[in-house]
Amino acid sequence: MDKLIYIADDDDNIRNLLKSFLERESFRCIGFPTGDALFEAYSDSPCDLVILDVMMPGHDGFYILKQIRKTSNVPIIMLTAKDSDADYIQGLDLGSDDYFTKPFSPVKLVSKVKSVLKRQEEITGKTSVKETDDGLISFADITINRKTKEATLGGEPFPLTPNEYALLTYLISNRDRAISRTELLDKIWGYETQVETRVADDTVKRLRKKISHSGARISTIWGYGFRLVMRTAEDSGEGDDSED
Amino acid sequence: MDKLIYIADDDDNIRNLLKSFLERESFRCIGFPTGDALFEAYSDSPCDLVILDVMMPGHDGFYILKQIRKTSNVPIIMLTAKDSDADYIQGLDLGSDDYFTKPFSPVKLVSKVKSVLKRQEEITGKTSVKETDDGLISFADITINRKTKEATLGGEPFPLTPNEYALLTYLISNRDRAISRTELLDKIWGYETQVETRVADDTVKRLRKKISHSGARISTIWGYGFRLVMRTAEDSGEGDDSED
DNA sequence: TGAATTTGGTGCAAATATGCGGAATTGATT
DNA sequence: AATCAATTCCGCATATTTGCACCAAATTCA
Repeated sequence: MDKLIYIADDDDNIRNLLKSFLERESFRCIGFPTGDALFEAYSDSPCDLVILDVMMPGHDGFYILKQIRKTSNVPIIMLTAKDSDADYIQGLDLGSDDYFTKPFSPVKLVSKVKSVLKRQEEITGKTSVKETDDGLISFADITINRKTKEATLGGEPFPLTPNEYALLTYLISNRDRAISRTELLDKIWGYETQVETRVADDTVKRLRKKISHSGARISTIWGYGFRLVMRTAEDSGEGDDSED
Repeated sequence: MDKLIYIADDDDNIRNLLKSFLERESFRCIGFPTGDALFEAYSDSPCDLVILDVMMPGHDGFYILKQIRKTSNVPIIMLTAKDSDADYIQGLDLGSDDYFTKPFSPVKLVSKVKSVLKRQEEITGKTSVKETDDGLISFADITINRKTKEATLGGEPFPLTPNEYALLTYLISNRDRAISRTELLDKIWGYETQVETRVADDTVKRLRKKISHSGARISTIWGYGFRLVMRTAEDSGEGDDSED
């Protein structure tokens, strides 16, 4: 298998228990004491499956679930302490793939993880980028409608020029990796060979300005290209203070 | 190269034209008169790249594309006779890597095939070392994400320059053997560089400094080259006392 | 031990990459 | 023709990386 799993639970014992069981099955696991920490890590580099405890310091598991679902269809398994929570999960369709009520059998959880991942693999093939039937894709508070070729930021219309639209769409569809300048030139401008031009930088520049107030940010991979990432608290605090 | 390419087009002339051009560049090609035949062959034994005509007897290229995408991310290049189809491809983003409108230049198609395959290789990486689906490879407490081109040390971001990144990636991928200076120059600086032999030492030197606090160490093979090894207790005790 | 060779460390300067503002160009519309 | 928006080009400031010179340290071999 060799999949990456993020686990959020404030109980060290449970985290370690899960880790040891999952790692025995050759999953790679990273544990987080809070859902917020997990979400931050996920925003930076997504994983293949998420295990979320409901009751945690900071935001609870339901909140984190919703946050992740804004941008991703990664399988999520919830852990609850109370049966009432389980009812809640079932009642509201929050988009979790399964839930377990504590205390649970680690063996069962592992087999659930396996089956969920297998199903996921069958469906998506391999990509983790979320795209709905309507042709909608989104990242952070930005949504792009492929059919109407329009974008929204936080629900509001978000005007983009054709090049900006193409660039943003490409970045969002490939959120999980860095994209080189040559690839951008190839995909968006259609240049065959490596022409020495900086048009890509120009569009990145303008797009950056436009999304400066959004939850997304275009990070520079020095000597290579760019990558779309979530904007963190530090981002806004440090260099980039834009007010217009 | 030695990559396998499947081509589906009901026009024998085009198939053979493509085959001859691609085989001249030492690709292996298999042609199919219909998309269904190609899909059947692909299901049985996948190839490295697919070229699909849109208009074909039986199911059309779009349908085959979707079929293949259900299970695979293999690069796919579409051939269309009409501009309207091209628009359609662009609009719907069905997951093809590129499209050509007939008539097209075989030379351009070949160069496109090359660049697509190169990119694919870049992303997937090509190591004999265990690698996860996410493109993560690791050694000691260092992890390299080939997709995002970023590294972490003990979970923390670990900034590397392009050369350092390339070197470290190469060392990790070839952890099981010593690597000569000439090999490093070949693989990282390229064959045709007219630089001093010592430039490799320069990057090794800088990388050593950066990983001095990690569980890894670059050992010198005197008169030959280098090799990445685990740092042992003696290592820290003897020469390397790092304090900062 | 001592000379020759190879490797490691410091510092600097050249080369390269990036970001940004503004000018020039293109293209569509009036 | 004039205007406007979008895109590209240009040049500069800045930041980063990289190659190289020079010398010290280590290794080999006689």
